[in-house]
Amino acid sequence: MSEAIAGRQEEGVLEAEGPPLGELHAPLRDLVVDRLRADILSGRYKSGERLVEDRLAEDFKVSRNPVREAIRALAAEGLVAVAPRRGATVAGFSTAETREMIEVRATLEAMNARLAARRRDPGMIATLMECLNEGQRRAGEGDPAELVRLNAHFHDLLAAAGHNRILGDLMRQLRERTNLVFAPRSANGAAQTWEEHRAILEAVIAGDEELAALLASRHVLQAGERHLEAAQTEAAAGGEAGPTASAVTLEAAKARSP
Amino acid sequence: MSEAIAGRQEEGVLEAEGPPLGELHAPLRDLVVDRLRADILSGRYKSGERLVEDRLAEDFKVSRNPVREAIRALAAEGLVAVAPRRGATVAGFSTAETREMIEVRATLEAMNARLAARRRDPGMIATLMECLNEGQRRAGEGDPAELVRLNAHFHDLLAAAGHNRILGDLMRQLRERTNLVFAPRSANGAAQTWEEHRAILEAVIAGDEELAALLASRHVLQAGERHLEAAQTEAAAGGEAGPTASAVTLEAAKARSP
DNA sequence: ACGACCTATCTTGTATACAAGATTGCGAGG
DNA sequence: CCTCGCAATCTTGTATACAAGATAGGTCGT
Repeated sequence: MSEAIAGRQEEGVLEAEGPPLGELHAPLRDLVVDRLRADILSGRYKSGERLVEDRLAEDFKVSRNPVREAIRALAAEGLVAVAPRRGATVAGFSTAETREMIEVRATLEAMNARLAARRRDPGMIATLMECLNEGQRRAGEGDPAELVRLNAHFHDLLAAAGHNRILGDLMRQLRERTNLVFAPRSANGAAQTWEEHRAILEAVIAGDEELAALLASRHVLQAGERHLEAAQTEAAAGGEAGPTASAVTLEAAKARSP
Repeated sequence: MSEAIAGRQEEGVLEAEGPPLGELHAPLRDLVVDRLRADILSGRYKSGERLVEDRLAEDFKVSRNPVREAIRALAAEGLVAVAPRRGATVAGFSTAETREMIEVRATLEAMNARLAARRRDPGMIATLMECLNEGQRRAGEGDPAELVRLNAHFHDLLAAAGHNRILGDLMRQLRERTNLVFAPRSANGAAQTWEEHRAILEAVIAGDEELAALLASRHVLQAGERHLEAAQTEAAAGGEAGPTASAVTLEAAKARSP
């Protein structure tokens, strides 16, 4: 991510390269945010676990203030839930909320794929191809953390190819939240995931907006179905839960999203 | 919003009515958030204006801490921009960002209208009718603040009718951000706005998902066009700016969104 | 033994204090 | 007259302290 900045400049005034440079050394709060987010997404903290300010402050060797602000920032991202005067916990989502998130994500990913197919930015497409190859190669190995990272990277690149930063931000937020839900079973179907990525990218390259949108939408919905199915059978094995919404739940969405 | 809670209960154990009751008396931070957001959306603070923690703390007669957290919360909503060690300012959006926000909002509103039309929740529809009548009545009078409030209310109700809270939250955030951009010219075309609201609601009542989505999308895009046109002629009058993107910019989006 | 109340403890909410980065204006030197 | 540099000031970042709300465990009464 960081480019060489120091090199000699031929021009008289050295132009401000990249960010205003003061933004580089981050406040403690941001470091805590990044660390906490990573810990949550990696599953180091489980859903529902309490996040006590004092304990985190001690862990990170900082005062409570940066920790507090970090927690609030993550709450805004939807990764932690805070109850007034009762503290924060790692967010957990009901089946209904999970379904809602997936439907919205499907719609947004479809929109973005459409935009990307419309633009066909050659640079982004080249970068996406690289990521795709890397992903398909690693899909067999099965290092979960690395696969999650590559998946995130692919989706980030696709978002960049859509050239709508507002949309990209929303998609990233929703992706992190769904990843949090999926975390227990994250390595599920990596090969199929990357096959779908390939198909989406091909449609983008072909400039086929309709197809790109359709495939992107299905990509999200199918991942959601895989999760909900697994969660249901898992629940049935444990507590013999009633026939809750599952694969069927999302079918209606498929028909309309792109 | 606050219901009567004290009344005698016939049941042996008084059931927790509504929220856990401890959530009622809000922390100072939340009060500051609400106040600041209202002040920003009402135009009391203009775009780009600095938000100095000390000054706000003194204004509100609280310490800097709640103010800090409030500013960060509003930053997460996209209403203020913070630069590290340089403080916060009321957010301002470029033409490109505004266009992006409008396109995303159009997509989400379309999705929500589709969901609402699918559900046809009788209760919500009745409430929406009330709001619609009130809105059309007031559209002629032209009290800008009241119209903004009613518009927000209508969209909130429509979101509730869609029964997807994740979607509703995102729509509210985007609506507030666009309202911030539109603020200077907010009273623009109130009559047409409420005519569009009426058409959307009719499509929802008829259960016509396609039409509801189409109309909702257009509703957002047309409001965006009105704004961009006004902004452009305004800019041309002042600084004779080049022919920037405007009405044309959003046309491509119209063809595909629903 | 069971339940209600009361207290000890933990945790969050708010305030204040201090350190360090950013900005601005003035003065010295060219 | 302009520019460079320094310093005074303003503002944010972080830490610490204290107040008040929530929780849990024990004790007393029945």
